[in-house]
Amino acid sequence: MAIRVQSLRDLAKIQHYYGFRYLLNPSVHEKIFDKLDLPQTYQDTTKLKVLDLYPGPGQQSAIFNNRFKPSQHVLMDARPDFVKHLRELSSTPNDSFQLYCKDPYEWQSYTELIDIEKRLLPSKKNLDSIHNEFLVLANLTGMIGEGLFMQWLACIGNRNWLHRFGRVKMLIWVLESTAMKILATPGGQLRSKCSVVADTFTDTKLIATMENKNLHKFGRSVLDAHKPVIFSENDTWMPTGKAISLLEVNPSSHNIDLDNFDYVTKHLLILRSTPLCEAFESLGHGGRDYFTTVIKDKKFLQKCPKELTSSEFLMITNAFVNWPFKPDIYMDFIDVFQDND
Amino acid sequence: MLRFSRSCSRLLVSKRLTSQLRCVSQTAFLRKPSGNIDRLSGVPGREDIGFLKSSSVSMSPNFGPFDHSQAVAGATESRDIMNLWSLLEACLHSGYMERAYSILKSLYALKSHRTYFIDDYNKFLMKYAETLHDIKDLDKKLFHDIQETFPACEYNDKTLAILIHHALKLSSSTEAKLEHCKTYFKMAVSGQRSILSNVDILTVPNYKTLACDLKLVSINELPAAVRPLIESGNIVTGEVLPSKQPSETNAKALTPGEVALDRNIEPLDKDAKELLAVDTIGMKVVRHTLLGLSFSEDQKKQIASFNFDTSSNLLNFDQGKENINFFEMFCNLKSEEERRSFESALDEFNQDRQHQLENRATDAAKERWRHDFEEAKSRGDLSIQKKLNIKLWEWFNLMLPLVKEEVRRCAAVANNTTQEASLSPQEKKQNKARQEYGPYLTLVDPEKMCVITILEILKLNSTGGIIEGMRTARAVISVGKAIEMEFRAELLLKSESHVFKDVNKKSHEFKLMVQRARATFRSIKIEESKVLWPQEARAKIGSILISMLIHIAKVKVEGVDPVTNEVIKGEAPAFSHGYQYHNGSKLGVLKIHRSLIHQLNGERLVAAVQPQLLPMLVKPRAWNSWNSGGYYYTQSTLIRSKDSPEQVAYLKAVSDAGAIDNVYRGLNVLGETPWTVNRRMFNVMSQVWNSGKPFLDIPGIQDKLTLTPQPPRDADPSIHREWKLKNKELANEFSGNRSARCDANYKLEIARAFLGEKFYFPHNLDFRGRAYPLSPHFNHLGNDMSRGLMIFWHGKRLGTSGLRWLKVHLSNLFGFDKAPLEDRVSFAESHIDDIRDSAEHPLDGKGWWKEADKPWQALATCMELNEALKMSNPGDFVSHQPVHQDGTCNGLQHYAALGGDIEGATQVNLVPSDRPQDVYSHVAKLVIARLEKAAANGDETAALLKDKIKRKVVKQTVMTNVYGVTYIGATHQIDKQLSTLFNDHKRSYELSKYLTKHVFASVRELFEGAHLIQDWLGECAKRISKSIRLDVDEKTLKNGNKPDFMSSVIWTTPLGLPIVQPYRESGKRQVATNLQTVFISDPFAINPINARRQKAGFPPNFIHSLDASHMLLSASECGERGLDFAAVHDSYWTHACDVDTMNVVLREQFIKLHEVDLIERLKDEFDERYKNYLQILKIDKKSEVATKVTDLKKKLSQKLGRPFTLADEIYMEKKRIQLLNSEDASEQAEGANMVTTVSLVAEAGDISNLEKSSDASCLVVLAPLTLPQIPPKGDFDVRELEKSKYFFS
DNA sequence: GGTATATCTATAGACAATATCGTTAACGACCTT
DNA sequence: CGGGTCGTTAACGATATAAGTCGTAGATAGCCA
Repeated sequence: MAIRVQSLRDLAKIQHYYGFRYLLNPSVHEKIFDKLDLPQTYQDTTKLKVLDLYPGPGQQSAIFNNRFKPSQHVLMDARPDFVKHLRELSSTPNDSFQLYCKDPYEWQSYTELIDIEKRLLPSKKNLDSIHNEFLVLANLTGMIGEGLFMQWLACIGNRNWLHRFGRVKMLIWVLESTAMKILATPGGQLRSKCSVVADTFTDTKLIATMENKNLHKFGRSVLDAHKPVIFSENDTWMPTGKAISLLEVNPSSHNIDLDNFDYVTKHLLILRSTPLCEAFESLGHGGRDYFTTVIKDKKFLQKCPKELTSSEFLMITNAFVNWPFKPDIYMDFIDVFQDND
Repeated sequence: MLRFSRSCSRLLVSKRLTSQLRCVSQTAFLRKPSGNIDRLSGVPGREDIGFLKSSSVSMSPNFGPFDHSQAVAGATESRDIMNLWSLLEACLHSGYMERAYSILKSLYALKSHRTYFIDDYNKFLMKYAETLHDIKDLDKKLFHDIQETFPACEYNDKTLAILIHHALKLSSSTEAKLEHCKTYFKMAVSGQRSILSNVDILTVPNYKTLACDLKLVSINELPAAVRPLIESGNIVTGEVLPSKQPSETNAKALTPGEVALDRNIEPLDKDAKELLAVDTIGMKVVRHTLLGLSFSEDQKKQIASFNFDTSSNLLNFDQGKENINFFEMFCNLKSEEERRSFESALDEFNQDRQHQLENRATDAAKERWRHDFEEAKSRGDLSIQKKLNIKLWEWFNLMLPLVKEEVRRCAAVANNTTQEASLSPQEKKQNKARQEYGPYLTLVDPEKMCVITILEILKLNSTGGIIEGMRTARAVISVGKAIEMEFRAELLLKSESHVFKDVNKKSHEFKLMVQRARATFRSIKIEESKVLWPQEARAKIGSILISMLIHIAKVKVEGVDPVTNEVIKGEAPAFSHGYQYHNGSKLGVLKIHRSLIHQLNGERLVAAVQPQLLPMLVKPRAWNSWNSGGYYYTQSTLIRSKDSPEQVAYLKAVSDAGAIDNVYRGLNVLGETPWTVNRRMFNVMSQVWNSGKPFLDIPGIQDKLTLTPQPPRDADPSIHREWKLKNKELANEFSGNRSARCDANYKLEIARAFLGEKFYFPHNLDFRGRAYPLSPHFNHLGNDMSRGLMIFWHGKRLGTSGLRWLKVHLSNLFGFDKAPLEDRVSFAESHIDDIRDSAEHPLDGKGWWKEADKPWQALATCMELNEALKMSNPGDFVSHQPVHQDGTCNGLQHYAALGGDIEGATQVNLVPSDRPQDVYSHVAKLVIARLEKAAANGDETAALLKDKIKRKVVKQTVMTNVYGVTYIGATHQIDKQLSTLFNDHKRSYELSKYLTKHVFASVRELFEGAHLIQDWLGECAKRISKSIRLDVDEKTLKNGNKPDFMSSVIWTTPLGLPIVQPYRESGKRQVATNLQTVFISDPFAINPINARRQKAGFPPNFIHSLDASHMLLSASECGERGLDFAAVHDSYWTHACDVDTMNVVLREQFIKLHEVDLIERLKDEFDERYKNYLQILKIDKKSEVATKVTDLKKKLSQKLGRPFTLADEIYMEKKRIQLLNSEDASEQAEGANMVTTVSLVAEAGDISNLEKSSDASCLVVLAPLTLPQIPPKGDFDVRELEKSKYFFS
C-alpha cells in the first residue's frame, strides 16, 4: 500500500524543523528521480535496501518508497516532532517502511541497527561497481550537516561505516554552500581540501538545487555538466534563508591511504596560492629540498595548490609517503590551550 | 615668548603620559563631586590608609573615559604618538637624523601633543649635537627650528642643559665656555637649579666645571645626588683625598675602621696579588673587610683566592664548580657587629654583580658556546652528536653574516643609498618593508641579536600546546621583545657611562657616592623610557631574525627509506615553519626537529634565563611611583596590566597624588626580605633529579612520545575517534610531564646559581593588588619544591615559643592542621624518631616526610627541627626556616567579616574558640545529610554517593567556591576525587555533576551571609557592565538597541589602589611579518567590555583585593617591627620566634581593615562613580510609564521626521543633565522642565516590579543606573577575632 | 488557571588564527579645455 | 590653471578553513491547586 504523500501546507504544520530544510513538492521529487535513473543501478528493486537518514517529514521517503518499492526502507530519525509524524506515516501496513528512532549523528546508532539488533543487514559487495542492493538517502541541511558530510566522506576514503559494504551510493541533501565547496574545480575560488577529497574518493553530481541568485557560483562547467533540476524555494520547508542542493555521491574504487593524503592536501591548501616549490616547505623539515629533487617538472613546481587536480595531489602524496625524513603525520595536532608567560 | 615651567624631568614624563591618555571630552560637567565620598570618611579620627585620598582622586580623573570616543579621537592619536616616539627613538639611536627630523615634523603636526613636543625635540637635539663641532652650529640649528620649523614650540630648561653640555664640550677656551654658559643660564625658564637638575644630560665633569672652574653656579645649586661627588673634588684626577666625613646619606655605610683599612691596604694585599692581580680598589676593600673578620683559616683562604672581579664572577651556572659560600661565612660570624660589616661588604660587591648580571647575560651565553666549541675542537672531537652548545656556536657563526648583511641593507634603505631603479619588484617590496622595521633592527649589535634569537627560540620549545615546537606568533613577539629589552638595557648603560665618564673610581668612598648618584640617575632614566616598541615592530624584527635562523640552522638526521628500508643519513633544517589546524582555524607553528628536541631534553639551558627574571643580589629598587621599583636596569610597573591602559591611567593619577604610599611600603617590606638557598635541601633534590626517576611531584626523564597503535583502517569511525582522543591525552600528559620537569630543572639550576648567596625577590602587583615576585621561575610562591628550597638569610634564635611554632609548622605541613595547637605540638613530638630519620636519611631512610601534604617543606622543617633538638637547649638554635600562618579559608573570612555573619564567622575561626573549626568537614557533613535525605526519597544516586563523601572530596570546591569557581570547574575538581573511587570515567563524571549541585547548595546554606554579598557584588557588576555613559560615542550605538557596553567595574581598595577589571573583548588584528601574518592585539585599542567576565570576576576579585590589602598592611607593620616577612597571598611567613608577634599584627590589621563597613563604602563609591549612567530595562508595555514613554517617543519621532533612536534618547538626556548642572540659573530651570524618556522613567521611581523578560509584551526603556540594596549586615563584631587563636594558624 | 520546575530548542559566538581575495579609498599621472 | 579621467595601489573587510562544539538563555511542556 502506498505511503501517504501530503501537501506542503500540511507538512509545514510540524512545529520544529530543527534548522533543517526539506524539498516537499512531490512533482519536483518525481522530476529528480526521473533524472537520477536509479533503476539502472538497482535493477532488482526487490533486493534493494534503503537507509534513510534524517528523513524529517518523510516526503521524499514516501515518494521514493511508492515509486521503487524497495525490499526494506529504514528511516532513522530521533527528533521528537518528526518521530511523531513518521510514526503515523509508517503505521500504514507496509512492512518495508520502518522507523528506527535513533540519532543518525551517533555512530553508535548504526552499530546497533546493523551489528547488534541486526534490523538491517546490507549485503557486502566487491569494489568493481556501485553497490546494487543498498542505497543511502540523507538530509544534512541542518547545522551539523556539513561536518557530518565531511566525516562521511572520510568514511568513504577509509571504507568503514556503511561503506564497508561496498561502493554504496548516497543521495544527500546539503546546503547549497556545502555543495559548492564539494564541487569546486581546480583553480576555482572555492577549491579546498573537501573538494579534492570528494574528487579523489567519489564521483559526485549535482542533481538538484534551489533557485537563487548565487547559482552561478557553482561555475558554468558544473552546471553544464550536471544539468541539475532547479526548483523554487516555495517547494521547500522550512525557510531558513539558506538554499539547499541534492548531491548524488558515487564512491569510486580506490586504494589510497587517506591519512597521508589528508595531511598533504590539508597542509598544501593552506598556502593555496603559493607556488608548490615554496609551499612544500610547510610539509616538514626540508620539504622543499626533498620534493624539488623528487619532482623534476619545473613547470609543475610553479603551480600553486589550488590549481592542482586530485591526481596531482595523489602523485605528491606518493612522493610524501616515500620521503625518508617525513614528519610524523599523527603528531599533527595541538593540545589543550595552555598558556603561561 | 610663552613660557612653561617644569622643574624636573620626572614631571615632564608624567605630563606626557597624561597627554597620551587625555581625551578631549566634555565630561567634566557630568562629574560634579557630590560629596558622597566625603561622607565615607566615617568615624571621625580614624586614619585613612589610602582609600579616601585615592578615591577622591580617581573619581575626578584628569583623563577621559575609556570608550569609543577615546578610542577614535584620542587613542588612535595616542597610538600614533607612541609609534612615532618609538620610531623617533630608533632613528636617533641608529643615527638616521633626516628621518628622525621628519618624524619630529609629524609629531609636531599632532596638535594635542603640541605642549609636550619640546621633549621630543630635545631628544633630537641631544643626538644632533653629537655630530657637530662648533657650538654655534647648534645654536643656529635650535633657533632656526624654533622660529621657522616649529614656531609653536618653546625651548625649556632641558634644552638649555643640552646647550650647556655641548658648549662645555666644544668650546676650547675657558672664556668661551664661560660666555656661552652665562648666556644660556640667563635664558633659564625656571631658574638655574632647574637647568642643573638634568642629571641625564649634564655629566659629572660638567658639574665640576660649572661649579669649580667657571664658578657659574654654587655647589648648593647642584642636584643632591651629584653634590657629594663635586664636593669631594675627586673627579678627573682620581686622587684619594684625606677622608672627609662623607656627606649625608652615605655616612652610615662606612665604619671608620674600614676607611682606615682603605689607606694601608698594601701589606695585606700581597698574598692575594699573586693569585689575582685584577682587583679594583673598591674590591680590595671588600676583600680586606672580609679578611678582617673572624673566619676560619679555610674561609680566609677562600676569600683571599676568590675573584672579586664581577665580570668573571657572576652567578655560578656550572655544575662542576662550587661558588664561594657567603651564607656559611655569614652564619659562622660570632658578633652582631661582624655580621653587619660582612653584610655591608657583601652588599657592595653584589651591587656590582647585579649591574653585570643585568647587562651581560647574552654575552655570557655566547662565550659559553664558544668555549665549548673550542674545547671540542682542541680535543679533535667532531662526532656527529655534537654537544648542543657547539651546534649553537656554529649556528651563531652562520647567522651572523646574514644578520649583518640585513642590517647593512636596512641602513642603505634608511640612508637612501640603494639604486631603486635597478631592483626587481620583489626587492623593491622588500626595501619598503625594510623602511618600516629597519630602524629597529639597527639598534642592537648583530651578535647579540643572533644570540637572543637562538636562546629565545630554544626556550619556547614545547609551548603553546605544540608538541615539538611553538606558535610562530609567540616566537616572533618574544624575539622582538627580547631585542627591545636588550636595547633598553644597553641604552641605559650607554647613557650612564656618558654621564659618569671620566669619573675615576679609585677611592672606595668615592665609589659609594658614584653608586648612589647612579641610582638616582637610573630612576630618572627608567621612568623616562616609557616608549615601547609597537607590537608590529617587534613581530617584524622577530620574524626577520627567526627566518634567518631557520635558513641556516641545520641538524644531522637519520631516516628509513620506505622503499629500500635502508637507513639514510642526511641533513635537515633544525626549524621548520608550518601550520596546524585547531577547530578549523589555522595556527602558525615553528617546529623543532626531533633530533634537536632529543638533545634539548638532555641538556641544561639555564644560561638562557633572562636576568630580569632572576631574584636579585641586592635589595630591589624601592617602589616610590607607579613605574619605578624592582630591577635596576629594567622597567617594571607596579601593576601587571599590560593591556589595560585604563588601569594604568588611574594608577598614575593616584600614585602622583601620593595616595598609595601604604601599598609601596608593604611591597618594599616584601622586597627587602633576604633569602638564601637551603643547601641541604638542594643536595637532596639534586640527587633525586640526577637519578632521572620520577619522585614525588618531579616526573622522570621521558624519552619520546609514543602513540597508541592505530586501529585498522576500516574500523568504525567511533573507534578512530577514540584513538585520536587517546593520543591527545597522551600528548597532553607527555607535554605536561616535560614542562614539569623543565620547570623543576629551571628551579634547581637557579637554586644552584644562588647557593650560598644572599638574594631578594622584587615584587609587584597583579591587577587586583595581589603581590607577586617578579622572578617567575624561582620564588617562594612556587610549588612545594621551590618553597622547600628557600630559607631566610637571617637567622634568629628559636626560643621556647619558636620551637613550639616550628613543631606546629611541621604538623601543618603534614596536613594535621585542624587540631588545637597543643595537639599539633604533640603530633610533632610523637614523631621525633621519624623526624630524625627523615632529616638524617632523607632518601635512604623510612621516608616519613614523603607522607606529608607538602613533603619538601616538611623535610626542610624536619632537618631544622632535628638540628635544633640536637642541641642541649633547642631554644638556642638559630633558625632560618620560615614558619607559615594560614587563614582558614581566607576568602570566606573576608566575606564573613563583610557580612557580619556570626554563623559564617564561627565556621572560619573569626570567633574565638578552643579548637579550630573545620569548614570542610562541616560542609561534608551537610552534604551527607542532604544526600541521606535524598536517598530516603528513593534517589539512587544519592544512596550510592552518601558514604563516599569525605572532607577531601569537598575541600577544594568549598575553597574555590568563594573565588567564583564555575559549576563546570567544580565538577572537574570533584571528579578528580571521585574518579579514584569509580572506575568508569563517564559514570564518575555523572556522579560528580550531581554531587557538585549538593556541595554548592550546602556551602550556600552554611555561608548564607557570604552568598548574599557574593550575589550582591555579582548583580552590581552585571548592572555596571551593562550600563551606558551619557556621553557615549555614536559608534557605540551603531547597532540599534544593542549598544556596545564600555564601562568596566572600577573600585578602590582600602589601601587606595584603584582596580579596573581588564576584561574586554580581544580586538586583535592581522599583522604581516616575514614568515606569516600574525594575529596580535593592539594594546591601545579600547574595546567593548566582556560583560560576562566582568560579572563572574567581580566577587572574587573584590575579595582578592581585600586579602591583598590585608597582606600589605600586615607586611608594612611587620617590617616596622623588624620582622622578616614574606607572604603567599593568605599565608604569612616569618621566623619561628616572631610568629607570636606576627599573629598579633595580622589580627590587628584585619580588624583595621574591616572596622569600616566596606560594602557600604563600595556602594557609595559605585553610586558616585556611575552617577548619571543609564541602564537598559525591559518593562511591561502596558504600564503607565511605558505608555508615557511611547507617547513621547512618537511625538519626537514626528518632529524629527525619522525614527527616534536610542542615540537620540541618550543625547537628549545628556542635554538635560548638562543644563541641570549649569551655573546659569535659567539654564538650570530649562533643564528641570525638560522631559526626556529617561526623566519619565526616573520619575516613576521604583520600577523593578514592572520588569518583564518576555519580548512580546515589553518595552525597552532607558533608566538611570541603580544598584541593588546592600544585604543587611549581621551582628558579628570583627574586633572579637583579636582573641581568636585559630583565625590564622 | 497560574506558577514553580524540568526539559527542550534555538542561537550566537570564541573559528581563543591565517591566507587569500574582492572592494573601496586614495593617490598620482596625464590630458583637455 | 583647474579639473577630470584613468590606472595603480594600499588598505580594509569578508570569507573559508576542519570536521564529533558547547554552554546558555529562553521557551515550552508538564505539574499542581
